[in-house]
Amino acid sequence: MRIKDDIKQEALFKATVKLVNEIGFVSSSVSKIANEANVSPATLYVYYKNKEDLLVSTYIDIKQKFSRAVLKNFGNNLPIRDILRNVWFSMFKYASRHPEYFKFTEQFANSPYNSLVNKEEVEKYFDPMINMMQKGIEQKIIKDVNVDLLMAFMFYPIMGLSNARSCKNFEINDDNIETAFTMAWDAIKL
Amino acid sequence: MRIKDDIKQEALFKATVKLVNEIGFVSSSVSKIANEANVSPATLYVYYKNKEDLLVSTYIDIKQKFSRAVLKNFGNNLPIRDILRNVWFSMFKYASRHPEYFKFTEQFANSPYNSLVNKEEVEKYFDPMINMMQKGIEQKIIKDVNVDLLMAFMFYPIMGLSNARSCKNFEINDDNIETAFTMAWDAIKL
Amino acid sequence: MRIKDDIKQEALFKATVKLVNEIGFVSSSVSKIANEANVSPATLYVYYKNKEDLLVSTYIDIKQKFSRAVLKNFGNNLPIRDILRNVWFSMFKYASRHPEYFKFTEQFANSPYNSLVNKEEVEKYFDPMINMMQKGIEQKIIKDVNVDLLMAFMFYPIMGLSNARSCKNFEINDDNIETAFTMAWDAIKL
Amino acid sequence: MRIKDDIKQEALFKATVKLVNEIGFVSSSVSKIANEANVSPATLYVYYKNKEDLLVSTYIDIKQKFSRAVLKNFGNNLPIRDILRNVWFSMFKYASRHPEYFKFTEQFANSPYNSLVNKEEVEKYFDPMINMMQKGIEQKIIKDVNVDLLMAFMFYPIMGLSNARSCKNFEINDDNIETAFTMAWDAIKL
DNA sequence: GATGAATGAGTGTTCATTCAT
DNA sequence: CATGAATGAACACTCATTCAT
Repeated sequence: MRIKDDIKQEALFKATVKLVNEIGFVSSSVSKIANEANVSPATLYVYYKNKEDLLVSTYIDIKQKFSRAVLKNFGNNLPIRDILRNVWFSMFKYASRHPEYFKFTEQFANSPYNSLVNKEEVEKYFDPMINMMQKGIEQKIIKDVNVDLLMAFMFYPIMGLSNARSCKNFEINDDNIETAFTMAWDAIKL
Repeated sequence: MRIKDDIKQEALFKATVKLVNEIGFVSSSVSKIANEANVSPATLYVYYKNKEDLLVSTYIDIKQKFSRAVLKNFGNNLPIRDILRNVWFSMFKYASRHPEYFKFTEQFANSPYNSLVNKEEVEKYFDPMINMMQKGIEQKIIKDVNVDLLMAFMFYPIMGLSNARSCKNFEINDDNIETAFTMAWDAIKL
Repeated sequence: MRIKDDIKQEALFKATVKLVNEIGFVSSSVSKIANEANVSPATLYVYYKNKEDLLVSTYIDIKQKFSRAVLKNFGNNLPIRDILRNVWFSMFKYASRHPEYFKFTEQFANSPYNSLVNKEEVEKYFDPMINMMQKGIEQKIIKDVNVDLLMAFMFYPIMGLSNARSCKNFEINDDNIETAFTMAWDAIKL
Repeated sequence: MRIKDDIKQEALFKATVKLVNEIGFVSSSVSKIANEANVSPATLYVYYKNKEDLLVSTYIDIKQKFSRAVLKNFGNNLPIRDILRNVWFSMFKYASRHPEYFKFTEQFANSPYNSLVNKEEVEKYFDPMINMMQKGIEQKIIKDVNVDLLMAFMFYPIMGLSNARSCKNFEINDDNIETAFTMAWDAIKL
């Protein structure tokens, strides 16, 4: 028998991300995706149970890649501000290196498919961040407010700024990221 | 000749928002929307050139309603911080009173339809905000950074916090909004 | 607006029966049926909810036509044997005039679709028959056995004999039908 | 060279019958059948030329099993009526012991596949029955009518009565079979 | 012999849009 | 203006079968 071909699965992943970026969620049909991956539509169903599975799997894949990249130099002993700064930089770097992942993620998160992913599984990747925030609160370094609030000021601005569509005048370079982080830190620090 | 029926147009607007909220962009077909509005699919084409026109118009409509609500008590002579605070509150209030508009907006903005709207037309509603920011910079009240940056810290956190999906533990009430605004202000103030 | 066209529905009915006869239930796809009826597959869905609805409706239609034809000269005052004989003749005549209805019916009844029809609705057409049988039992003309048994000997032989496939040597003419009825009557009479 | 595996063939036979019974002819795909038999779809093609071959072979298999069971105590010297009675009982017993064979047979016989089986080969199993009928005619015990007619009254009622679907009130037990046979005999006896 | 991967051709169904009234 | 009927094109998905191992 033939061996299941990782190349094909990878091609499908890439084709999915690419097409969703280019023509959007709505128009990204199974056959277009398969075509883009140089694979028969029927073959797609060897690797994924159905379209939903394809999209959800792709989303989770991206989230994993992202959290792995962002949190890799995390557990060290620097002061909280420096750790957050590192994370912030990693995120920006990753976002500007893989804007296509970001765009896919945004479309996915704003679609009904989003309700199909096991939130806890995805969110647990970010648990270290939350723990760090809590530690900061205890140490009276960070404002003692709802953690969701802290996260909102730490992450949502990044999403906005990384989105070329909505931020045309903001160039992503080290100086600007530094400035942006200062603002984020001002928002959450005590 | 009968006159185009505003009631029908309004029904179509509401049906579009409702359906996109309930079943998502992908599944919201013209005939379902027409059905929901108790109107024939053919009638929809009396009021809108095509599906794209329907969605784009609905989006612009929402953006207008929003900016009108937010900016209505804007041009007064309060200190900058108070004005921004008012705007911030208006936004939150509007967002929590019309979550369906927010959800529609998010789905739309993350779809290829978004590229079809005349950005300048939409953004001009927010020109007063930008002017205010610039005034704040001149007065050395607000950080002298790229305006996009200021806007990112003023608006994106709201989107995150208003989104019940991503912020389950953050209850929207006056105290919490006040706290959140303080953070936003800390981020941008000099 | 255009008027719904009874001719199209009739064409679909005929096309369904014809195709099921010619290529069988399994191969009779929606598009082939629509094609045969000179109608777009999409149009079929104007008249029927889905394939299941098409087949079930066609089946019920045939059953109705059949029972109407068979029972039309039923409620008269002839002796039971004569009434049954009339019915028997009507059935044979109908079956040989519309073999395509018979074949469709058989394929349908032996398919999983069969479980979707409301049996009671279909069977009520044959209630007069059952009542007659019961009257015959009371009058000591017909054997006092389970009605299902009586029906089995009254109807199943007809199905076999009407089926050109299984009965190649039995010519359907008045003499032969008479003979056959005599046998059926011998089976059930006391 | 390995030897074709009778166990696998048997498993495929059983899976075919089971699936056709459970989900019907239309939905019984090759891969589902292979799956049910715990065998790869490709393996199925080692044992059968194609799907048609699988179904036709299964049908012929069943017919053989059936005729073997029914005719096994046939060639003895009892009176015709007793022999027929034995056959009749055997049939009922077999039918109620193997309803899945019956259901498969009915679906198959009412499908276009049926035209693919060599009728003479199948029918020859029932030649002894036909010979017996002819002997009965010569001996003036059985009505001198077309043999197809005699067979229709001998067999079709059994099919109806064995079909749980169409005969809900007829319980299959020795007394009832006896009664039924009496009716069949009344139908054909002189 | 045995198999999972692979696929072109087809499935039933819905789509955005136009037509005829 | 208003509409249900009509449809070609596309949809997600499954099929029977073959391929490569």
